[in-house]
Amino acid sequence: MTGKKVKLAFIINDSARKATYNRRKKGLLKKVKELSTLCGIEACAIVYSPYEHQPEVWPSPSGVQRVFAKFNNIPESEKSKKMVNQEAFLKHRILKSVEQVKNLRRENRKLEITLLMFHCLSVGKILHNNMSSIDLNDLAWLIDQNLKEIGRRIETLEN
Amino acid sequence: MTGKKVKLAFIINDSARKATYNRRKKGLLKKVKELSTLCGIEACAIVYSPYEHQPEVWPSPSGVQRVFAKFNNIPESEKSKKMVNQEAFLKHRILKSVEQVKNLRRENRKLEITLLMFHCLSVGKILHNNMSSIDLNDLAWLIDQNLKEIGRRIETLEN
DNA sequence: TGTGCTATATATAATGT
DNA sequence: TACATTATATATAGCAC
Repeated sequence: MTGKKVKLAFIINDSARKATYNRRKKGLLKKVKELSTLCGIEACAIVYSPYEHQPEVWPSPSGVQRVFAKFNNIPESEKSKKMVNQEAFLKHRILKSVEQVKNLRRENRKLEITLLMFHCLSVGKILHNNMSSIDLNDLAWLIDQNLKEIGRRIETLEN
Repeated sequence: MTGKKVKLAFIINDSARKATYNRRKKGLLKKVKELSTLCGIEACAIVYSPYEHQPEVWPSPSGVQRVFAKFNNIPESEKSKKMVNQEAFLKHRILKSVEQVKNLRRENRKLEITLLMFHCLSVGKILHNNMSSIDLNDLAWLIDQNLKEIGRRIETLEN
């Protein structure tokens, strides 16, 4: 009755997982068949599961063999090239992530420091003491600048 | 505007066929991925087309090799096993990095918000207390304390 | 050629039998 | 457990740009 939006993660409940497996496997194989028919191309799908001894495939096992043979017959050079490319791609992603982590760490550090200073200033109740030598207007201006900068940062983070 | 019911037969019109191919190929690969994720099983799809030199596959070429090897009952060669392992390793690293980035972002957001609150508190205090004067010596002492604490924190963060 | 849009068609999650 | 139902979610056909 629901068709509820489902989280894209491993379904822990055994019976629910199996039900989903059966439904989706059926749908998937149908889709492969349709794509192949509509566009006149070769395609295959292999699905393994603990529920069946043999893998589910589309089209027939021999058809799968044929399609896979084609895939597997890609000259070694091209295949390895593609793999190298994929590996390079993955490594690049890692590098990017690591860079991101570094930047966020730096950012965190700065924020912590500023926060710490503010915290100590507040806790120390420094504001209750004599301030004859500081211009209140200067202080207000400084704080105003900070507020603006923080506003910008939060906007950036939220996008 | 239509989503018209389509006849399950080869699409004669070239451009329409190609458009359908692109749409459905994308959908199909997504479905394979979802089935694999949701049910924790191995699955793969290979799609050939005259539009692309390389077949479209899910998961990666080495993943396809692995699933097909199972289907074909061919023991994996040491080489391909190694490749799969390396790929899994790289993907795991990416996953970890992405997780790290997420956590740091969350951390950043919290810090920013807390910082903002402190700023506001400070402004409030300044505006509500009569602070025409402050003792500079006290201020200097407090800041000195803060700097020491900050130094300790930085050391912690950098380790 | 590809992208975005929107009405429809299709897939499917939860439930009942 | 597998199958039917049905409310929702998702996929996608045709069109506009």
